[in-house]
Amino acid sequence: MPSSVGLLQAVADPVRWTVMQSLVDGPRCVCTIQEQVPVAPNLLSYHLRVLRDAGLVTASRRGRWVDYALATDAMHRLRAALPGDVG
Amino acid sequence: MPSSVGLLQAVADPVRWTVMQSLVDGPRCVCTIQEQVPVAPNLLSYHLRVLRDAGLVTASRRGRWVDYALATDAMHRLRAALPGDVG
DNA sequence: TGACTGGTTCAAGACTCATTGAACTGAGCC
DNA sequence: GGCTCAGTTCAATGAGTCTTGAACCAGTCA
Repeated sequence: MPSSVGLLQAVADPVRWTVMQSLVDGPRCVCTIQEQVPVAPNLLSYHLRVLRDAGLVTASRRGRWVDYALATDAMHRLRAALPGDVG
Repeated sequence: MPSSVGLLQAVADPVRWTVMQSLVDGPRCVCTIQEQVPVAPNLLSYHLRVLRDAGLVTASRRGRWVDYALATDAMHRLRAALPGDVG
């Protein structure tokens, strides 16, 4: 359970911000995310791990593929992490 | 006019997050901010400049002192900078 | 089994950015 | 003018983080 600043740091990166943006519409396979975020596979995996460690996304294997989805309350927690918001 | 990611990067730092938090209650002199953010004066000045460059705060000299205040719409722009929020 | 695809992990290099210390500006006061 | 106070700017260091390349795991299919 990262701090408010930790949460914001996780999303304050071009790659990770775009990943989050594409997950807003629903869960996506890594290969689908990669179409919208043109970076090396291992680099994308690194950034996904940062988001996972922050508790903002969750991963689940589906056969050969891995689906990522926004964690429940991810958006609410992000909004609450901004300065000026209570709690 | 920084991008969404740029805005979030500006606030995704412990010092700058605390500064923003203390400015929510109203404008403050640098010396007052320093009481809540115990860092070296020049370091605080550096972080204030980052916030200024991001357009999140504004500075105005009052005699020997400098007052900082949240920019108008700073909070709204921050919320809009989160992924998942429209434009 | 072997080969292939989809993702991850690891170690190392490149780079950004926070931090430090010293020098500087601007305003008020003697 | 000279001094002090409040902040800023500058150059240089150091720590952290992004990126890269290679090696590795899991699952499918022949």
